Amino acid sequence: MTAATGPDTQDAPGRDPLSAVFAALADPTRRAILARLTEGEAPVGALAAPFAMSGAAISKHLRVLERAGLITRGREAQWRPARLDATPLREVAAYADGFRRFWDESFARLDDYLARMEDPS
Amino acid sequence: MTAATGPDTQDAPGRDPLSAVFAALADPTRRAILARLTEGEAPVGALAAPFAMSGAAISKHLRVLERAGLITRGREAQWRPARLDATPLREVAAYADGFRRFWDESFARLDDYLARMEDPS
DNA sequence: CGGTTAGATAACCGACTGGTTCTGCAGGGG
DNA sequence: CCCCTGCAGAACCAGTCGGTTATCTAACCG
Repeated sequence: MTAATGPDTQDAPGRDPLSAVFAALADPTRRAILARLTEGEAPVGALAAPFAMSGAAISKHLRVLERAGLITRGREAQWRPARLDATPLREVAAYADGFRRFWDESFARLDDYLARMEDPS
Repeated sequence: MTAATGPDTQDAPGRDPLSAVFAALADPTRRAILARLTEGEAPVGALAAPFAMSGAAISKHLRVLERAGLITRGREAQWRPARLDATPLREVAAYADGFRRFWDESFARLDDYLARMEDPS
């Protein structure tokens, strides 16, 4: 893919969407931001408060989340409230769910055993 | 930080387990390795074959996956087969599933609307 | 025993990350 | 009108990542 017919807006790290989502989730601060946004949209200041770090850092985190499609940004006077968009998480759930049959190790062994039973070649 | 009360086996990147799992999944090569391991355990060489990169790179990827608890390594003569352990993915699925009510944006708006209806304070 | 195969480890590299501070800018309030 | 608030962006820094090549050990094979 990436037929290169277009100007390729995202250059380096945004390879595929799933990777971007996983990478965005691989940070506790960003997951906490997402958790907070489940209670409703919030401006940067309100998001920065509980994290003991500069607002600029939160801005960066929000940009990562936005690039991953996990949040959308609004405009309300001089505030730019962030709003949760959990649709990418549906694909995350689907991905993880694809491994459901392997969650139980003994079940995986059983599966392997059955495969050998039916096709002993 | 890192209260240093214990010997802290993992230093830098292994902060919390969930972050380690998400970080491990945030790479298409590693996800492809996991996909391949669903067909059964495989030695490093077999895993390296389809990826056009050095075996050392695969070794590193496997170490990341192992640290995330997504694979276990065995010993069979001079081979060190990797075996899928999908139990961490159960937590990933649980995490994503926690956002199920927000997957549909309009449903989230409706939920917000209902909350305001029932508790107008 | 020596050679070959399978893989891990180390040293190194360029790129990206996560944080900082400082500057810039849009917009509301005295 | 000027300034103050709320945030974004740039420059910078240390640390990590993903990849390389080269070196090393472990185990089989003749």
